[in-house]
Amino acid sequence: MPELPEVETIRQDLEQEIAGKTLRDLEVKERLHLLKNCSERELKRSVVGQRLIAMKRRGKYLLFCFEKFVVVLHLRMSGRLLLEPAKHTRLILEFEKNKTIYFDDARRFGALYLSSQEELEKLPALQKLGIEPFSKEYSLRNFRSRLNSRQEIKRWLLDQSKVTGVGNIYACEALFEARIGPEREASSLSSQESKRLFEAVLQILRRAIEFKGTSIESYRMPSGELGNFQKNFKVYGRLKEPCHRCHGPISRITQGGRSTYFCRACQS
DNA sequence: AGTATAACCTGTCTGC
DNA sequence: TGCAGACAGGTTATAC
Repeated sequence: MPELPEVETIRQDLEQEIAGKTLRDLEVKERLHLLKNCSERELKRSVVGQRLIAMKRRGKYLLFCFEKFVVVLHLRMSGRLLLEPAKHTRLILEFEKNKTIYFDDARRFGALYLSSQEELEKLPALQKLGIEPFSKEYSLRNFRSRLNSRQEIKRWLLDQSKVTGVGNIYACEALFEARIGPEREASSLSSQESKRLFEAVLQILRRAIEFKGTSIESYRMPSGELGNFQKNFKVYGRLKEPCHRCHGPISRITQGGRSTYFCRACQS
């Protein structure tokens, strides 16, 4: 469910809540699916009693940076971090001063990795990630160099090893903004088109963060507040509704098993 | 090596 | 009301 703007919003929210606080205890309720590279014992031994230095983010991964160790969490499709327990609580982080964070994840796709501070860069999950939007790596030059691919451009945008953080919603919205058809081969983009897409991705992500992400169904901030970017959708979920540019109907196709929404008239 | 497909799970909605 | 089928903000083993 969450893409970069949602994860970034959660990061900001959690930073306010727990940065600087010491972890008193933790409880894992879904070891089998959730813990990818450590046992519950290892996890507890590493971070219980430690102070949370900072909340960071890499792509769609949340990084709980403790003094010596980092807890790397991916929310996948249905993961949420809440200040109250919910129906599918899989992990409980109990900080001092009664600040408790509940990881709720109906579909159990969520993934947690434990890493030492020094070895964080070597974590395979993070190593595979491509250019980070808003970082200095995100340059037109780097963006273009990775477009050398025969993938359809929509699938290319979803490929986290190219650019990281874009998911199904923002891929559709960015392609509309850049007026590029989703089925175009990535390597076929002209220099004008690649520049438009490069800028559209940043613009869409930036605006979505300003609106605190998109709440269609289950996503919410830890505080329980909803995101508001869904009010700005130009194409996503708008099958047969009128295009904001040309008033023609929005189309839907399937690419790699995911729905793509776009305007046939405006995007080519 | 790069790319497409199936699989991982549960919940919700639509149509018969 | 019940039930089958489609679909959902994502990634990853597996198979070409």
